[in-house]
Amino acid sequence: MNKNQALPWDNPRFRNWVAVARACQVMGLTLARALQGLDLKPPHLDILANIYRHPDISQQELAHKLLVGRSNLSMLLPQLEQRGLVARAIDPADRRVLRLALTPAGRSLTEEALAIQTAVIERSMATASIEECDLVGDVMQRLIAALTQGNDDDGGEANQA
Amino acid sequence: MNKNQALPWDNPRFRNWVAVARACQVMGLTLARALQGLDLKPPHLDILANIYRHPDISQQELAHKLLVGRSNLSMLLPQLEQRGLVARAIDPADRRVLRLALTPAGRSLTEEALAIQTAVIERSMATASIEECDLVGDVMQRLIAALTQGNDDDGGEANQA
DNA sequence: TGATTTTTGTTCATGGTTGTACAATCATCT
DNA sequence: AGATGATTGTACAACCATGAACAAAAATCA
Repeated sequence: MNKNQALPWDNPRFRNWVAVARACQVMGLTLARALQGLDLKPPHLDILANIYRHPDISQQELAHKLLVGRSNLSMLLPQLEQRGLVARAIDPADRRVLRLALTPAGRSLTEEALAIQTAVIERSMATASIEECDLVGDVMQRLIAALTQGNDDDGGEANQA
Repeated sequence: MNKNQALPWDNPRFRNWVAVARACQVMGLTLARALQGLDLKPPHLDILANIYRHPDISQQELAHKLLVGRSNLSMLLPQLEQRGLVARAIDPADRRVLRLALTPAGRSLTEEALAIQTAVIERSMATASIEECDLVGDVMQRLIAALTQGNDDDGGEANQA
């Protein structure tokens, strides 16, 4: 009954998506190794980079952007706070929310880490032209749109791997 | 000193890679939800699909392909074995290695799960032409090659997200 | 053969992530 | 105002994944 059945790997979209997933995996491992000199892990950089781009963001909004649960940030942020990288301040307008900002040390470390990540990405994508990169990004954006519209949550805006 | 410094997000390769990473993330979440009816999680499907493609693979080889540690499989495989999906047999030629195979139930469930995954992928990549998909896959293959050659481990061959 | 080293899989302790239940604050409605 | 419900962040328990230490088997070599 499945002797003459086409394998998923014969499907072009399936086969190429497998390559995408694998690329993400090795990029994640490479980035983790590249960051360990700064005593940072990819989730930490995810957080720092988003606060860098969006100062005074709330934990809720940050969790939404990063596509993780609120409890995750409740575990991670106190660590970054005690390292003197992130400052959390109660929003006077709504005393439930904590607004996040980078300390000078946090900003400096984030810039270092982003430089490392950019270098890794540029090295690994060096053989692809800008046009090819843009096409890849465009396909991915459409993929994200297709997956997030049909399902539950609306679009977040995660930034890191 | 960093007032007129270019942000990483202005870098085309960086910006487009962020889209790739995010696409992987939402795809992973979508796949997890699509599989929960079969009581499978993405790591389980990773394992089953690889045994499906490479019968009589050893745990060591499987861990290498999946880019995970051996201990990971030592934790997961007994579960799949007790569910009657996977059979582990000692290799007579080398009694250290356990060769993995799918039971009929395992093969059937794997085909079901792969059909679900293929459907999710096809739906999400529907707006991309085959040529675009192939180009994306090609860029990813080169990225993997660039990252795996310079670093330690040689090329694995993971298959799932 | 006997000793040493390598390989394969397991066990265990550790850390990371998630979902659930909860306290505090705010919004809404009567 | 007062009651009800919704939202934000936290605490905790459960689950997953990882790396190091370990036992069994095999390969290497004297």
